[in-house]
Amino acid sequence: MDDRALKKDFKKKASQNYQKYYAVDTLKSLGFTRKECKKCGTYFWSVKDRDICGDPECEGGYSFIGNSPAKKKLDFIQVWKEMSSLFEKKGYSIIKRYPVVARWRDDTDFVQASIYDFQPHVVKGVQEPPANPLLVPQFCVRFNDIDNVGVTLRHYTGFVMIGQHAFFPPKEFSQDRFLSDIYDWLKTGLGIPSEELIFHEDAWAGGGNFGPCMEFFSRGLELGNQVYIEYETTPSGGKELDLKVLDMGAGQERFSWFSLANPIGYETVFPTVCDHLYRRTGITPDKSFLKDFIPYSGMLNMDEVEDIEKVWDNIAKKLSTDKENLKQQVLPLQAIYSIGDHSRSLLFALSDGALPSNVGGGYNLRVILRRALSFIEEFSWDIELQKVIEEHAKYLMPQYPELKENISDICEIISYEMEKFENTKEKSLRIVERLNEKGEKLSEDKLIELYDSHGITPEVMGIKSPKDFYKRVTERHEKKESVGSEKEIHYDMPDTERLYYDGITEFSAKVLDISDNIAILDKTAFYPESGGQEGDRGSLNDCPVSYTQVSGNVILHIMEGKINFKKGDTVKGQVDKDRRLNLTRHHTATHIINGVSRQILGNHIWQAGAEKTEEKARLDITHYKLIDNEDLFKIEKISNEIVLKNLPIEKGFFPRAEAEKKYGFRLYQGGAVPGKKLRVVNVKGLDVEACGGTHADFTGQIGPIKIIKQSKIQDGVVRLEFCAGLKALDAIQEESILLRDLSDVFKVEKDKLLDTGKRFFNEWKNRGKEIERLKAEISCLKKEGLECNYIESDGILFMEENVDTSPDEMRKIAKELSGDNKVIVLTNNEGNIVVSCGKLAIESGHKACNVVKKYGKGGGRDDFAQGVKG
RNA sequence: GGGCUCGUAGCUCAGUUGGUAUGAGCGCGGCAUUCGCAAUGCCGAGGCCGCGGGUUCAAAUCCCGCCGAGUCCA
Repeated sequence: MDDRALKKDFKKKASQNYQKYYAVDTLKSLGFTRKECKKCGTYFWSVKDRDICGDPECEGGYSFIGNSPAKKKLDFIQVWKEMSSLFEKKGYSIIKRYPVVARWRDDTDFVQASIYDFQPHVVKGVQEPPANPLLVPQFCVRFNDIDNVGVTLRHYTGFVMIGQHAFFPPKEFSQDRFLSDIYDWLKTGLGIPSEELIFHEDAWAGGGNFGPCMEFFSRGLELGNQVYIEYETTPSGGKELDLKVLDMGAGQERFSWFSLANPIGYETVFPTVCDHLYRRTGITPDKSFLKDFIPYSGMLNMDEVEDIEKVWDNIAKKLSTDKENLKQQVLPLQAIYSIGDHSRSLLFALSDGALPSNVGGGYNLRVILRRALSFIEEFSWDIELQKVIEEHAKYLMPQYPELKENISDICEIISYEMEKFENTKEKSLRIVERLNEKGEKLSEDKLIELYDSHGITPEVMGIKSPKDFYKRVTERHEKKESVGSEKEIHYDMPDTERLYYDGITEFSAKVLDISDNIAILDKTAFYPESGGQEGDRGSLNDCPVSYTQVSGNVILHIMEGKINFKKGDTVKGQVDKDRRLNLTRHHTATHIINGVSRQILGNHIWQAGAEKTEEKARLDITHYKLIDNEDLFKIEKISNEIVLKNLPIEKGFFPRAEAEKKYGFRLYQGGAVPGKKLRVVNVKGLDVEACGGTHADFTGQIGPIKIIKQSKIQDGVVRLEFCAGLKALDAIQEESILLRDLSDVFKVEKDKLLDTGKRFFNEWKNRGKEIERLKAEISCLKKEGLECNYIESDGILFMEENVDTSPDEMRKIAKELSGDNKVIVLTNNEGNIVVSCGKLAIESGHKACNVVKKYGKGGGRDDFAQGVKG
């Protein structure tokens, strides 16, 4: 059963047995009674007597605009202020938002709902929540209906989902408490009279779990949904979870929109930005027009509409106006609000370290940035996107003070992206121009290729999009899913005790198991491959260990050759110290380079991947362009200064919540880290990361750091490769050797190499030209020597000569000799043939490509051919 | 993560079914014209056809790999 069917099924079951599944006592005590919707059959609770459930579908849209039942008038920021203080009084902890870039997850790029913060580990119960219960103002982004933003007047790419969350075992989990808390917010916080509230019985299912939920409505608007994740899907049905989870998410935007009842939600969400944009554009919305338009705005949902022009017509008719007039009113506003929304999402995403890109989640950011820029261009507005972003940050200060920290960084990234966009647009224009010049008709396939490969829409070409154009584009991208995830073997063994953090490289341990060539011990000092650091090598009782890996918490020693011990024996372990030392130095160097890069390049620098081998280290960082040489040298220099300062490196295990609180999400450089406790590696004053690797105790122990190369591995990710310790010296010496050998070759001192190289290159080029010139001269001379050797037949002059020279020169001689009535055949001792035929010769049947075939293999054109003797 | 397009002169690009790079425009240098400049005309310099393999008598062109740029989809 899929989630949808499961949800439907459970909704029915829950409503049949509603006393068990919903907070009935609370609802009753608040004066609510249960009813069944006449239209959709859903059971709902309300104070007033009514027979329709309050869903916009059943209610026929919403009816709070200009007349909100909420007595409190709260703007966007006030909503959070009031709500957080109310919940704090009720015993909830107020926590900071998580970054919108979901680095702790590998299944998604961005946070799309507040519960994402706690998935998967907290929800699964393997990790403590940061607080319990809690309230979080989580900024989320969703890119699935970008086209609707601005025009339907209610869609956003970014929004704040206020999450009310709790994680309790079944006995302590109280729906009644959670429901009455949110009720209190609606009633006293927003001042909505209870008669104006409706609670729906509903169900939710997803990710192998399901549970009942209560949606709450007022005046036909869904204000939020309180989900109780209580069961696990099993073949025999629902099994109660050990940890029940409260997932209530409600849009902060929606609360303020509802409270202020402004027809334009965007004005309540980012008032100062709207004002700014109205001023810059000179456009102000006609409120009375909008009030009439808004009930129909939802019809302009691009996802659901077949022929958008028809919809415009229909709405125009209903408003007793014509389509063009309607569009003239609506389209500029769509542009303004889209710019407002997109810039806000960009502010959060870029501030949290995401970068526009052509791959991955970054592409969504590029799309909204370009969409915003295109609107500005379309209307020739004098709007600076960076300024808009600053306005957002200013407005959001009380709630998110962190946003102002990275503004200058963000502006630079935006400028760089704008430049890229300009280049792309120019390129597109050139392609279009060229195609127009050619004047050939463009097939539909060509149009699709133009869009797919160059981003050129038919509209740009001045052509209307063919029917199902975008559908065909999508089809082009459909492909079968690649399968084949490696199945990890599970070892049913006790966790291996890890000795490597204590600096031990020699130890005794008991052998718990040997299977194939894998030895498992009760404890070990061998570091298993993880966190990008390669596994250790060494020996157990003099039997070589070729590698070390980890499965779950069991460390696997991969043995090479014969094993001279058995299960139950006590063995002596010896780690390859030199190898370990190099790995350790490279790992610590990686943290230093990471920290210094962030210092030099900006806060958008995050680790995007890393690998540490014995020979070198590799760190991929998020950066929007290749690092210029000056900065690269600076990074190298400051990293070495950090080494010389001999800073202490503190390592220790901390409860996750404590570590997060103290160091923030910067901890998660290496991506998702499971477990309740985190090992924190703190290079004092530079860089703090959650990391399981081996590290030096002081930075001075790792020796010099030498950056070997950088490369851009994808748009937005730069790879740095470097060495530390003696390996760095090796790298430096290698370059010295190269220079020495090079000076030997040129027979000059190192400092003259550059000039000499340039001189040699120029001379080499000049000699090439001189040779060309001489060859031409020789060809000319040879031609003169040959000129009397023609045999005449029917007015055509034939010549066949062996000129022992290169094919290249033969071509030149043939060219020199050629004439209208001449057939020239040149051969050399290697068997190459060149044939040239003049115009008259061709007319009388002597075609070069045929002539050459008489001698052997070859071909060419009528007037010129080449080949080889057969 | 996957698909597609593109890498030829300093720049923007042509380059046929594989067969001599007549390459074009802009830019650059020289000369002519002018008191000088602009404009114009003539002449000229400027190419490892992204890199590495393969197929072929022959590769800028076809095939494979790599590097780089761009774009679309998830």
